[in-house]
Amino acid sequence: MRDVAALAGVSLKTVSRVVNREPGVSGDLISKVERAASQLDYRHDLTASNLRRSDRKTSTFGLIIEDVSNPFFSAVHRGIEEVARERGVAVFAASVDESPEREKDLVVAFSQRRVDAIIMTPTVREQSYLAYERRGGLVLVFVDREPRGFDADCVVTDNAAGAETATAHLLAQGHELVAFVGDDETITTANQRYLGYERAMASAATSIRPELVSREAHTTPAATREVLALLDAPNPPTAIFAAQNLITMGAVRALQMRGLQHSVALVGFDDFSMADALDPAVTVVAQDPREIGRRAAQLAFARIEDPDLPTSVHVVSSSLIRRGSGEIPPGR
Amino acid sequence: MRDVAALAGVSLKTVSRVVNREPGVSGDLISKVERAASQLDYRHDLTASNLRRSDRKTSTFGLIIEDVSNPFFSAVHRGIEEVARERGVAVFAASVDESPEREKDLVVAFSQRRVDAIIMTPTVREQSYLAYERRGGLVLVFVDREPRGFDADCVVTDNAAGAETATAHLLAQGHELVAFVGDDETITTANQRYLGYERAMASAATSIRPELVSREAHTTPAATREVLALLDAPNPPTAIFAAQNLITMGAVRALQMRGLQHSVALVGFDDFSMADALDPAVTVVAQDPREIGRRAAQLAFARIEDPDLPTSVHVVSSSLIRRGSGEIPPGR
DNA sequence: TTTCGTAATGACAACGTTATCTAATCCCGA
DNA sequence: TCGGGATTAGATAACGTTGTCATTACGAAA
Repeated sequence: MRDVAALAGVSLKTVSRVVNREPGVSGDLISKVERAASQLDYRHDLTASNLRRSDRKTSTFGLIIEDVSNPFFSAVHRGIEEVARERGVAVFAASVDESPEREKDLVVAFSQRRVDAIIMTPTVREQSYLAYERRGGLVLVFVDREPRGFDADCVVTDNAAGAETATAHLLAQGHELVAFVGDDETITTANQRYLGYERAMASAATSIRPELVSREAHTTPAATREVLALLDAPNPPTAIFAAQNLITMGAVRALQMRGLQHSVALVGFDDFSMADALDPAVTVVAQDPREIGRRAAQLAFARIEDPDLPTSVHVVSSSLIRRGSGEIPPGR
Repeated sequence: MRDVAALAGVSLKTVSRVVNREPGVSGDLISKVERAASQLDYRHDLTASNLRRSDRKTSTFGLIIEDVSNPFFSAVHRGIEEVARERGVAVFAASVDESPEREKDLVVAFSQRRVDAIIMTPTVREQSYLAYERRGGLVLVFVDREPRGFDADCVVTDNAAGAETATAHLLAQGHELVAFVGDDETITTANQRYLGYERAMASAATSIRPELVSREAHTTPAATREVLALLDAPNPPTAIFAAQNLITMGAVRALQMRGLQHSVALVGFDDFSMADALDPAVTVVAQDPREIGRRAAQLAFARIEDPDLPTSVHVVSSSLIRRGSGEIPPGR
C-alpha cells in the first residue's frame, strides 16, 4: 500500500480510502490510485485490515461437521455456502469424525484464526467448554444436533416427529413386527428418532420387542450386519425403520443378500442418492439439509448483528416420500 | 498478550516466547505465564502473528471445487483435509458451479485472506490470469482438470486410459453400437474421456456413429433426456459409456424408464454410492478422489517448502469394477 | 579479583492496514 | 473582500504479534 501511494503520489490513507471505496476521494485520485495498484500487482491484505479495523470482523466462518464427504453434511455445507457467499464470507470446513478431542481442536484452530462464527455439529458430550469462546465474542450455531449444557442457536430436523411418521407409516400397512435400526444413545439425533419410534408404537398400541431394536449401527457395514442378524433371528421383523441414511444403505444391502427386499418393508430416515433407482425404490423420511445449512448461516449473521438476541432453536420439517419399499404389506 | 504479561509480571516478549514454545525461558516463568493466560481467557491471535512473522505463513489452504456437495469433489476435499490436518492447516472450501466469474472471485477472496496455497479445479477457459497471484508467492495446485495456458502442479485421473478401458470392455462383450454420453468440450476431462472412447473404438476397428455420441449431458436430468433420445432413435445403442457419475445416474434412470436396464449394457466413469445395490449393479471405472486430494495437498506442501521445484503432473489411475451392467451381451 | 561466555529476559520497531484528528482547499453568500 | 461550512487530503497512532538487538545475571576460567 505504501508503494502504491508513492507511485500514485498520494498518501497511504488515500489509497486505503480508494481500496475500501470510502466516499470523499476525488475521481481523479481514485483512477490514479487504481492505476498504480494494478501496475504494482497490489492485493489488499484482509488479515492486516481486520487487525486494525474496529469491528474486527474477518468475514470468515468455521464449519465443523461429522464428515465433509458425507452427503447429508456436505449438503448442509452447501446451504451455508450459499448464504455466506452473498455476504462475502469464506467458509472453513472440517470433519470431526465423531472425535470429541478433534471437536475441541477444531474450535481452537478456528478461534485462533478469528472466524466470526462457528457452525458445528456437537460431538463432545457437553458443550459448556464453549462459554470461554463465546466470552471472546465468537458466535456459535449448532446444526443437526442440539448442544448439551450450553444455550445457543440451533437448527435441527424434527427428528422425533419424522421418525414417528416413518414408523406410523409402516404400522398403517398392517405391520406389527417393526424393527428399529439406529446409532447409539450418545448421538442425540439417534435418540430423538428412537423416541419417535417409541411414540408411534405406543399410539398404535403395539408393544416394542427388544429383540427387534438394534442401536449399534454406527456405519454402513455395521448396519448390514445388524439387519442380517435381525433377519436371521427366530422371529424376524416384517418391516424395518432405518434411522439414518448410511444405515438405510446398509439395510438395503442386507435385504438384497437375503433376497427379502420385496417382502420386508423398509423406511429410511434421510434421503440418499439413487434411493429412487433401487428395486424396490426406497421410501424415506427426507430431511432438507441444504435448508438446514441456509438457516444456520442466517442465524449466525443475525447474531453477529445483534449479540443480545434471545437464542432460538429452528426446526426444519421432514417429509415422507413414498417410493415402494415402505408400502410392502406384511406376510408377503 | 499485554494483559497476560502484566498479570504474570513479565514482558510481552516472554509471553510470546511461551506461547510459541520458544526455548530459553525458565520453567518458572513458563508456568507463571500459562497460569496468567488461562486466567485471562487468552487466545493467541494467528492473524496478527502471521502479519508479523517473517515466513508469512497462515497455515491455511483454499479449495475451489465444482460443488462441495458433489460426491466426487467432497471426497477430494476429504483427502486434502486428511493431509492438511496433520500439519495444522485449515481449509477453506467453496463451490464454483462451473462459473468462470466465480472462479476468479474465489481466487481473489482466498488470496486476500493470504492462504498459503489454493487447490482448485479450473473452470475458466484459461488460467494465465493466475500468474499475477503466483508472483505474490501464492502456491497453486490443480485437481481433476489440467490448467490451460498456465504451468502448474496438477493431479488428475487417467481419464483417457480409463475411458478406453471402459469402452474396450463393452466392445469385448461383442457390442458394436456403443454410445458415448458426456459433457461438452469446454470441460477438459470430458474431452479426455471422449478421446479414450475414440481410441478404443479405433483399436477395435469399430467406426463411431455420430448419432450415438451425445455431448450435451451437463446434469443428471439432461443425461436422462439424452439417453432417452438415444434409446428412442431408429438405430439405438446396445451399450452405453457414461462419462461421469451424475451422467451415469441419469442413464440408469433412462434405462429403467424404458425397461431396458437388463438389455442395454452400461459402464460409467467414476463410481457412485449404491451403484452396487442397483439392479443390475452398475459396472464403473472407479476413480480414487480421496487419493487425488491427498496427493494434491502433498504437492502443495512440497512446493511451499521449495518453490523452485519443477512442476509436475500426477496421474492417479482408475480401475474397472465389474458389477453386471457392463457385462450384458448385445442382442438381448 | 577480573574477565569472559552463556543463558535468560526485555525494549523497541515493524508487519499492512484503518481510525482519528488536523490541515488545506474550494465554493458560496453577504 | 471576507467568513464559514463543506469537501478532500494527509500525519500519526494503533491493532496484536514477533524479529532484532541490548541488557542483565551468573558461573567459570585466567
